[in-house]
Amino acid sequence: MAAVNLRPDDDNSTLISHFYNPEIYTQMLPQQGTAEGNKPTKRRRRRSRVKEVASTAGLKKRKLSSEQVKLLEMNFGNEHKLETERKNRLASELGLDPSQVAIWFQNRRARWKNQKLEHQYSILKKAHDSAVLQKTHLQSQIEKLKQQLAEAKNEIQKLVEVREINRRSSVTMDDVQAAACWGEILMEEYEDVFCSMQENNYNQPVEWYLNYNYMYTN
Amino acid sequence: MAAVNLRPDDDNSTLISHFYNPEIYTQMLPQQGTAEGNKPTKRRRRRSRVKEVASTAGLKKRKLSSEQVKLLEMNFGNEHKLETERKNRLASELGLDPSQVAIWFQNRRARWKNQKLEHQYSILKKAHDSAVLQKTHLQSQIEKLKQQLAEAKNEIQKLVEVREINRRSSVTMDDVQAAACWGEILMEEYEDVFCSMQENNYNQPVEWYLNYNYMYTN
DNA sequence: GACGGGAGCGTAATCATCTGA
DNA sequence: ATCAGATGATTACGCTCCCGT
Repeated sequence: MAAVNLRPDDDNSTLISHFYNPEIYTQMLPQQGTAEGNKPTKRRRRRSRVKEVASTAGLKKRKLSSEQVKLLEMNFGNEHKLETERKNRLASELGLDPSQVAIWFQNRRARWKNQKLEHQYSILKKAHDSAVLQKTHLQSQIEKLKQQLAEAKNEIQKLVEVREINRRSSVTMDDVQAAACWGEILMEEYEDVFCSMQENNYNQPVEWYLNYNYMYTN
Repeated sequence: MAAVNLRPDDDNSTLISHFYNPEIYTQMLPQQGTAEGNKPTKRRRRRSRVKEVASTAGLKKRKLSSEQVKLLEMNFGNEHKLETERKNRLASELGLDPSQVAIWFQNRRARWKNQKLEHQYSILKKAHDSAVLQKTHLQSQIEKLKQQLAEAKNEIQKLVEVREINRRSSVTMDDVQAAACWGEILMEEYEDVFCSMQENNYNQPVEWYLNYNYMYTN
């Protein structure tokens, strides 16, 4: 807001002539003092009647003082629209023609549009840059996750393979117990046989074998 | 850049009201009296007044004809800068003062800047929207990957736990083979004992046991 | 009530001036 | 002098209000 209005000249002394004098409008020839006899300027464009056009205009631009601009700017900050009431009040406060105030507001609005656009652009630009950066971050994050996932799947693959191998060629506790039982059963049976032997007094191993085989297959 | 040059007057009689952009300004909607300190229905239409306003002078603002503008526009399309040569040539061709041509070019450049900014803005806007969309896609992709990763880790956890359990309370092939060997060894030893029995003609199981224990612990 | 038109504001586009580099 | 940028002023047109016929 304030940054836009930097006026080097100010009203403090130089051109305050038009301050409370609307009549000044019809005169005021602000053209630069470069008279005709000024610099020869070498070739190019001899001085033509450039001033002629300007002079016909008669009323040219009178710059508003910084005081006036400040007040106008404050009012503009409040409300960009301008009702007749406010316009007239401002005009009398500033010593300006109401139409000038209206024009000022019109121009201010028009220029405010561009400023706004510029501002919006910078904001959007910042947001976009940020978004792009975030995108790269997300992208790398995705890469990382993908790698982790690949590793995990590899791990799973290995574990599953091992499990399959064990499941096929290995044995569970039951199997071992069965195997262990087998030993015990053997012993028990042997013991039974021995008991029988003791009771029946077998002397020939052949007979024991026969007996054992009978018991087992039964 | 013919599209840019739409002048409401002259040859172009079509409506130009489309150019109004309501987004920038809140268009003065038909509502009246909704403002805060708005006038209490103070109908501002006073008496019809004589139109003596602002007839500051006979200054007519010479507007350039569409012909002139067209030529200027063509030249501007070629080159935004204006060398003195070209300026003078154009001025004489158009029947204008060279300074007018220069001014026209200056204003045209300024206008072009804003148009360019507007264009850039729309482009940037599009790019940003796209980036935001991509971001959401990447984000959801990340979510998916994270979930997959979590599932994979969970799977690994389960597999590892099972493996640990099996490792602790289960047995490998070696164990089973050992157990199986145990049975065979038993058999072999028994057979040996029987052979011994046969050879030595043991009749008492006690003796056999003694013999067996001796063989085993040896 | 409907209709024509002026007053007055708004926007967009222009033209022009001034200032500073 | 030229240019860019800020700014004043004009022109042209759209709207709404409000009044007089």
